[in-house]
Amino acid sequence: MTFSISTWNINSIRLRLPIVEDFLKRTAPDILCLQEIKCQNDQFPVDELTALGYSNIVIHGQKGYHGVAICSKLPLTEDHRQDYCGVGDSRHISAIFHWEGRRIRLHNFYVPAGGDEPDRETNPKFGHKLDFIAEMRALSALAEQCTEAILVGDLNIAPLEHDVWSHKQMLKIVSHTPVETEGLLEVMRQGQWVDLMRQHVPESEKLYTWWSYRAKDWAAADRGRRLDHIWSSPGLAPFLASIEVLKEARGWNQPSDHVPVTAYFG
DNA sequence: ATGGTTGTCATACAA
Repeated sequence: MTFSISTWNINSIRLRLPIVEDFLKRTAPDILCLQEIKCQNDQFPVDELTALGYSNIVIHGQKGYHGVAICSKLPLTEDHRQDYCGVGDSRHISAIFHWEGRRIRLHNFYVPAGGDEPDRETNPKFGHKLDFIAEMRALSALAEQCTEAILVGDLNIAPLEHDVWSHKQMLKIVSHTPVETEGLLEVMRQGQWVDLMRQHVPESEKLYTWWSYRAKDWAAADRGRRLDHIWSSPGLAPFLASIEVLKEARGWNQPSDHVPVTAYFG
């Protein structure tokens, strides 16, 4: 049986519930991971998503900012929330699901954006981001016995040269500075994570999941970045059938600045 | 070098 999982930074689930419903009707992933839901747990539209078949929902929300959730057609168990950097932000949630007799731990992350200035001395938000990814190094894809793992989310870092529209012009821009890109690659190496998007799309090809709201014409300029990611444990990687980045979602009515990314396994 | 946009919550702040 095939299985699919989507990740999408939705930038307010309450404002964008209509496009989430459209996406779920159209793509119908087995699991949807959301970031920046920007609501408290009791404000999440559980009934509307349940009506579309996503009756297994785990939420880690907070008032106004951040917040992550997993919405699934498959049962979710053993959900867990980790407070990275101990600052009380809702930026991580994980749960167990099963596919083809496999037990799979799914992690959904929203890594801090890091502010504008790539210097931890003058910009504490950049320091927080670096500390957050340093703490992520301890997360192994092989952490649990007899358990595969998938890690998705808005990691707010575009690690490779062709994950940004201009490598050279982005080297001092937060999301593509060497300390961030090397930090994220170190998280992958230490945890033995496989970058499934780049397993499917060669590193030599441009690949973006985010386009700024500030561009006059995002499509014409096409100055995107690959900030959203889907990783897996080595044992799941051979089952990846394809990856879809739904670029057209950036042009939908009242869009998020991120588009959904879906991995199909089979 | 600068400003450009969006969302939340109520006036800045985070992105």
